[in-house]
Amino acid sequence: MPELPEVEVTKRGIAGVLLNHVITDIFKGEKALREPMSPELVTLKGKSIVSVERRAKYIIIRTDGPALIIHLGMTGHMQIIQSSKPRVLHDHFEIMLDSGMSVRYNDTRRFGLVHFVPEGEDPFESPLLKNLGPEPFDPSLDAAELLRRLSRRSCSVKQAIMDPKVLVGVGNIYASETLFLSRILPERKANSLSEAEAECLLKNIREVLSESIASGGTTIRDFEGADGKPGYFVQKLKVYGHAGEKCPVCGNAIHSIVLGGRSAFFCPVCQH
DNA sequence: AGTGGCACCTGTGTGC
DNA sequence: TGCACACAGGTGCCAC
Repeated sequence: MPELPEVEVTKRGIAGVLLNHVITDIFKGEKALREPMSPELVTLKGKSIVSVERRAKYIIIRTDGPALIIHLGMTGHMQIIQSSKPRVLHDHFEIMLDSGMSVRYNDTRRFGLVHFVPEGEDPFESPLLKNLGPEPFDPSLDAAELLRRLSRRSCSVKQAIMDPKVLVGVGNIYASETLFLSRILPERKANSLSEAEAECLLKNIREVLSESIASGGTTIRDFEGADGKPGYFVQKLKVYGHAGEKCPVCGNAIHSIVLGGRSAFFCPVCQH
């Protein structure tokens, strides 16, 4: 689930529950995520939450003491739930609040991350966040700047737009989708794009991501439900996961190839 | 510095 | 039914 829109929707959902509340307890599972969880996480107990932010696909939670950087990996999700409800398989981390509610982190594959940032350190200066490229909605990222960043790359344009050093937030699904909308073949060399193509691509990245955030927003009401699966934007996907089916524009078959170990979906007729 | 390959981990679907 | 295998939304590390 977690591409940028899902992370943004998650951030907005948990922010309402967390902000200005006191952490009464922390649960930390035994198994390591992408890195082992710090024993210092327990020092969050008694602290108040002062902000919940997003950078790339990371969620940053600041308290009046330490901070947290959370990443959902491939299968992570957060659930807003009454603290008294029993935990289930793959619940790895939980913030219990003075309201009787909890934010629980569940991650089947454990590619996610719960990173402790000691009091006094700026989470945005963490190596996890420090060297990230621009946000897709950053006004300073214009077509010329995107083109400049792509022109330094000889890899495929799909791999390039998925590289957080070029820009953040474009995952495997939206890479295929935005390239389809921009009529650019995913295997094109990143440094072969024209300025017009870069402009079109940036416009489509912004449109698709904001549409997904808007449609994902409704799923927040299901957060207390058992699974919390969104599945809304899945219905809007034009090429991703549709190999062999008809292109919604020209009717020819959608193809799939592997680039950098990840599947890419495209229409060989519409895209050049 | 950029690149491709692989590793991390669990679950699900497919084909034999 | 059982089994082997491919594949899945992300990222980091390694050798080149």
